[in-house]
Amino acid sequence: MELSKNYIPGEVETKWYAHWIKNGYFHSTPNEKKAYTVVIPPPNVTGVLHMGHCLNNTIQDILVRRARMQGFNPCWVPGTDHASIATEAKVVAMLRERGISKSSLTRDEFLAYAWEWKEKYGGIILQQLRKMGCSLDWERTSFTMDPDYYETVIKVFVDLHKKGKIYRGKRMINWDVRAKTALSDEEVIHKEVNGKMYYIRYRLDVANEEYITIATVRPETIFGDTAICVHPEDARYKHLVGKFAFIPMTNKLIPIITDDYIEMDFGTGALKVTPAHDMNDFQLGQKHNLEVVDIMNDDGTISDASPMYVGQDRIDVRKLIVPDLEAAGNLVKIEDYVHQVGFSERTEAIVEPRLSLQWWVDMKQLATPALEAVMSDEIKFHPAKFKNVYRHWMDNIKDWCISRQLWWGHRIPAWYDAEGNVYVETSLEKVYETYPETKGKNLHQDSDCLDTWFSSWLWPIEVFKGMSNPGNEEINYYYPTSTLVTAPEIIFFWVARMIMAGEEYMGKIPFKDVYFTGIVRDKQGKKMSKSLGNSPDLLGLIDQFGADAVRFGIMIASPAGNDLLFDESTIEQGKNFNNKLWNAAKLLKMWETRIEDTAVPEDAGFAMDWFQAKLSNTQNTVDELLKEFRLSEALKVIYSLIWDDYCSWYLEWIKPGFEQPMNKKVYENTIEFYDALLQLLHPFMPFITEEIHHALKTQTEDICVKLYAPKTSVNEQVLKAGELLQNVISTLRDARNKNQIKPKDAIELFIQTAHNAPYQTIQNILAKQINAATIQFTTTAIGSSIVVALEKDKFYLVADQAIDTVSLKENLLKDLAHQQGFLVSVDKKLSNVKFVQNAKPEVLAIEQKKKADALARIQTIEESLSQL
RNA sequence: GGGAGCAUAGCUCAGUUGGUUUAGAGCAUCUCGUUUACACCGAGAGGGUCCGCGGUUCGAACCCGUGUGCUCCCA
Repeated sequence: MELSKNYIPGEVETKWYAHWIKNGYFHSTPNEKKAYTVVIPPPNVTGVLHMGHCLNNTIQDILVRRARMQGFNPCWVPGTDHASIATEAKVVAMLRERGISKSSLTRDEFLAYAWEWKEKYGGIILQQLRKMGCSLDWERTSFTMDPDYYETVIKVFVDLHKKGKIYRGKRMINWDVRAKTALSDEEVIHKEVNGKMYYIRYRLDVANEEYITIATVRPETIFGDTAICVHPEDARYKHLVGKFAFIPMTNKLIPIITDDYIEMDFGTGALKVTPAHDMNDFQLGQKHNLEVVDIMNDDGTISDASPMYVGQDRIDVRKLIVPDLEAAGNLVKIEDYVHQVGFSERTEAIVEPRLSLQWWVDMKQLATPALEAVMSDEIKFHPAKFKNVYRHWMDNIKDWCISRQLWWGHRIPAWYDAEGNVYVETSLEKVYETYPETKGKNLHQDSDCLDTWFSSWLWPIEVFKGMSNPGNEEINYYYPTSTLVTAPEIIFFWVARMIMAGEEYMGKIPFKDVYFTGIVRDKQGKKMSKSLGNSPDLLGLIDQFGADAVRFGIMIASPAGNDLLFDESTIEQGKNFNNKLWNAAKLLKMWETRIEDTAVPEDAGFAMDWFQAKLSNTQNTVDELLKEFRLSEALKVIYSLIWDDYCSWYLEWIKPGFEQPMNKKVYENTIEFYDALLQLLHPFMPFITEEIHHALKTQTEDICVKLYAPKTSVNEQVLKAGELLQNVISTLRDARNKNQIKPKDAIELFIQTAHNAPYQTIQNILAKQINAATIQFTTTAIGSSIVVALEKDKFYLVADQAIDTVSLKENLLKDLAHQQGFLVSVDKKLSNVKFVQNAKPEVLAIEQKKKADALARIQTIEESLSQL
């Protein structure tokens, strides 16, 4: 079979993916082999593939494919997350476009639209993962709202409620005014914003006209003020404590109180306390029994609890109130002020602190074993620096607000009677059964649903039905999973909570290793995101360069534990690598046509021994690197082994002369070497490796399921000899170059050395690589030649052209200066008495050898110089 | 405000307990070369105050202190 001129990825990729699926290579069932389990971080059901997914899933595929080739039984479970708030926002937007408002629909009508949307757009991303070559077990595709999964989430809610770990409480929460729902702390993004600090004076309720000035960034909330607070030690205000002040533009009086929470040198040292609209003020209010005046509606407009601006948005009111305050004589000054503002992760609305009745998970007890599992390295984090981050969060853990005022999700299994009593059970029937007092009563279910993460924290368990069918064969076999690959930004949202759920419901950790990928950034270092529009079109890139090239590009640029600065040029490098692989295969196929079964030439024997050693050595290195999850380094090592060692050195060394026959034994070995290289590369670039594997010869198995050969020992001596040969070739090529000898012009080479033998074995290779017509050994200097010194040996190149003695001398002098400088530094050490006394013996020996080598080299160079 | 991390060639990064030839790789740059696998290529070269300062040590890119700059997390 002859290979096409260029490698064309498109068809090849489609062909092999279909072939792998047809053969069921990615489907796993429990067997006698050891399991290697990975659960995909379920992408949002509405999601499309972006660079983050690409990086994340390429890494998982590399781990899974390698495990498969190492003889594990790998199982990589795909699936999607219902993503309640993100999906609901999209469905609402879609309905709005059709002229339908959510409020005009019943819950069931809305959910019908949502499911319709899910069926239409959900799972696009799963198709895209196939294009990337991901070896997922598609028969196990899961969804966080599958019937069994749904039931499990409800069961867990009821169970935690029974254990007293879920409760209902009125607390300050983060309110998304656009989605009209509560958010967890983790869903709020704090950003620095250029704002203003407004200085507003409140007139005191005293006989003479006196004022107290406060500083605030939120003047629109003054009608919710219920106190002014100063520091008890603040001399400026001591005389005012206990008196009252009027809220500007009203005749409402609020007290002046003290608390040492106040920072005297911040603003004016006087704080307006608005318990309904600020987290800290709320706590202050509780402490001092202050009234709570909520002046905001759930959509962010001012409520009728306010005397003015009712029905207008709070952001607009901030602009309106300033001139009004000024007109009333209450505005003192305005300063520019940079401060942090919270935004909703999903809707980007400015988040309002709001007092609200919500459902909470008590996290304290759940956190204890989950923290211990990571600190003791039962679960290993890669890179380990995330252990610190994790501990810090766990030590300061707060209760988790899990109710969301949304319809798309798992509906909270709580029912209320007319008196407001709450009954938690898995269904209405169960409520009547468990709570006999409810008999005959009319109950209505809580209309809220649960935070998305309240279902995803069960993912590694429930994808194997570990909760809905406890103790089944699969959960016993696949759980705990092996490695979790995820983004560091969801360490609290997801990773921490999965560990908690694992400990709580399985009594076991959910995974043994967690690999945190970097964040994908663009060339300028900006995080890639849809909103910035700096995310490249991934499918376009795959079409243009092929999936293998994209996988290569993203992996080579992704050092372990660091962010990835994405640049299309690395994908181009991947494409070039494809081309290289293809051309090496073409060369082998060409040799196949002129095989001759004769004795193996000595130099080819050497080349094969050397490459075998190099291959074994690198296989060990790759093994070590992958054990430490240093994927990008492993890929670099493989890349260099193929491009430099195999193609540039080895293939050139065994290459027969023009139209000469190819030795059969050498050919067969060379094919086997190439196949081993492809196997090593396969997890990173699955498609082209499978294609070439089959192109090399008729194969009995696919590379994707071919097991790695057992490790072999490395012949260090041959490795060194090869290195020497490479050194000699490079040095002599450099000498040719510097003396402007044309590549076509052959030279005569004379070698002056104490040991002829090592050079004799390789002289044919040497002659070929430096274009030497003859190679001879000499014991004396050769006149009118180019002299090159390497180690203790000297090389004389005799060429037809005049020798540029000036530049030759220059080079030798440069080398001499370097060696002498080096000698000085070594001498300095060796003549230091303290060094000789304190250094370890082996260090001393090394320094002595350095000195001897340097002296020998200096002598060689000086001899060469004297001959010029 | 609290915490974590980073700073090595133009760029992206290695550099394992301090000593392994006065710091390595890939990409980019420059020179030469169209020799039948590959110009999506080959051969070669240049390029570094290891962020600044101070300290520990016989010896520091590496350890300690400090300053500067950047990034992330939490409030």
